[in-house]
Amino acid sequence: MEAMMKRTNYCGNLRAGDEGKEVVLCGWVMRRRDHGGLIFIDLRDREGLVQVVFDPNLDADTFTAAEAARNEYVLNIQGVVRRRLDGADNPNLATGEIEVLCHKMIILNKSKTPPFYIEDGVNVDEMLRLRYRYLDLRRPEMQEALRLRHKVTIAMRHFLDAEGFSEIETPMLCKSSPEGARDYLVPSRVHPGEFYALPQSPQLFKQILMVSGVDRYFQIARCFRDEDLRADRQPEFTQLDMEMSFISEEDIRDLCERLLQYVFKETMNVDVALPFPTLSWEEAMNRFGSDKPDLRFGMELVDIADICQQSEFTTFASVAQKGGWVRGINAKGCGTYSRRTMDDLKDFVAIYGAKGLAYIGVEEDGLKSPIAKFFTEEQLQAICERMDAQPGDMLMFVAADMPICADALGHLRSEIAKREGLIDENEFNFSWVVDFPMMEWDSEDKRWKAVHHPFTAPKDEDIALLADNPGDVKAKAYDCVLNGCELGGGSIRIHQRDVQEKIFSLLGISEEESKEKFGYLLDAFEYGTPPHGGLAFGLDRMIMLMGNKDSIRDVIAFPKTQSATDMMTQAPGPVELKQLLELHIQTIKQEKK
RNA sequence: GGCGCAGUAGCUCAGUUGGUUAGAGUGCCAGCCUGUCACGCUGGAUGUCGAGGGUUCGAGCCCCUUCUGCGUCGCCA
Repeated sequence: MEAMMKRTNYCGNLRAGDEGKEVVLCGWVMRRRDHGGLIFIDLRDREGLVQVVFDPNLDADTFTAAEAARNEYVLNIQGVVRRRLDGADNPNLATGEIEVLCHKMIILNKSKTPPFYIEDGVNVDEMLRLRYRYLDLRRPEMQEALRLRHKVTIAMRHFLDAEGFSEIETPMLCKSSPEGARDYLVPSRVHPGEFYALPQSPQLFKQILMVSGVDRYFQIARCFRDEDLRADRQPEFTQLDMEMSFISEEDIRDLCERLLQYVFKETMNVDVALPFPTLSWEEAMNRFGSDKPDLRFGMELVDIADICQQSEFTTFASVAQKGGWVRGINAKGCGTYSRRTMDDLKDFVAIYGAKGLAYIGVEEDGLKSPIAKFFTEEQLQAICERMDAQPGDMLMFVAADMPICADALGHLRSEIAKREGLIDENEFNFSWVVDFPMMEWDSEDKRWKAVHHPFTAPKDEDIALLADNPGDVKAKAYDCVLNGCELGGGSIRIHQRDVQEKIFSLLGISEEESKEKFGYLLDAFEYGTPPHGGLAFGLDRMIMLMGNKDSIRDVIAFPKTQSATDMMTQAPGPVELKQLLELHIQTIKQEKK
């Protein structure tokens, strides 16, 4: 094969100003248009497309080669940039004013016909895209996503470096811990029957680094959780993990706000206004039914329990009397929703455990509702007033225990906003949710569970409540929310052994177990541990929201499917018996069975 | 673990009440074509109807099982 000519330019970067230049390009055939006596090839590289023209009068061999070229062939061409003929400009292309007249071409490599078009907006089964990920990643929108991700991490590193942070790597082979998500386990060859766990997060290592006096740490850290997947959940994912010593909640939030402002400005030229609005967890739940409320639209929850308590509508009255939630939202202008639509929405809230969805249609000539007959005029009047009901509105209600009612209405609120187009897709709406409860009762396991994680510090003023009312204790924990998604979360940590031991004991972790699993942390706390705290952002989600993608798979180079399979490599896969024997996972005896 | 959607040509899909040889668009291959840019024109080839079983004279279609992908609830300190 002929020697490759050295590239002088990227295809997609050529402009009218390059007219007359002799260039050498390398790229893939995007499309070939063969007119018999004239051939056009759109050549693509990571920067974009340029039209290359082949004229049989210039060089017969080159023309013959161009006739043989097919989609995704890898070409190395030398030619001259020239203005296009009058009227032949292509306004759809960034390079549309010019073209490259080819003098010489080398086919560097051939390609089989790809299983799908390499272009944006393809409608192809995702399974196929993942199987041929190397082709999928050639598409401009995927290239852009990877590039954006790179820019974001670079910007984070710049910002944090300037703020005095050090990036420090922590182990991937860790000790399994009892709390939290299911661990991915790695068998130890040297220690028969023992296992490492891949980190769910670098949490304890970063706390230990604070004990070490590092003062400000960060890491763009891979984390692993062996739980079922979602559009925004992968078994391995990336966090921007941070920890600081001698710091307050407010300082951490301030730093994170400035970090996000810097990153959005540097990478997307988006101006983020500071400070972010801050809601307490209680306020977020009360007003929006969610601990990660989407603040791009209103439609807040309205409490009508007191009105219903005395009503004839026993379904609502009994819930209200038992201290449950009876709340509603006013879907403005949705009074035209059909019976069928309301049935759909009833099924929708049922997903979150709501047994029903009551509604009142507000019309010019009165209220239309299956439940109106159970209420007095005065009660209906009171409900309408409190919910600011106008003709054309649809009032929707759920009555249930607080977690269910909040969850159902919170999701319903978002669903209606989506249906009604109330959401500005170009907005980046940040907020903080603070003062989370420390623990919640797990009725299945019959024990208290940490809402955040067991290393989160309680609010100073609530420490006294720990013994008798753990459910009322608030934590020094905070979540950063973007457009209704949890972008990150953090807390001030416990830095005293006795407090940490008390929390472990409340969570039902025995003294023995806490020593065995977290002994090194407890020990470290006895050697001058500074007060410290931090936060971790979900990098994949952040890029997904920035890139306006529906799934984090679209911002991860090699993601896995819902069953945690890599469609390209076919991981996980079987291993040889020899490996299992070495790892003491299988014995010869078992094999013989 | 539960619920829902999908699987038919390389790709995206249609396929009627169960009925002859399973179609369309696109891609692919061949020929023609000097200004196209989703080039055009002419012709051609291409099927494990995801897999297994069942019902039936007959199954892409009905029933059962199962696999895979996607969404979602549970789960995700």
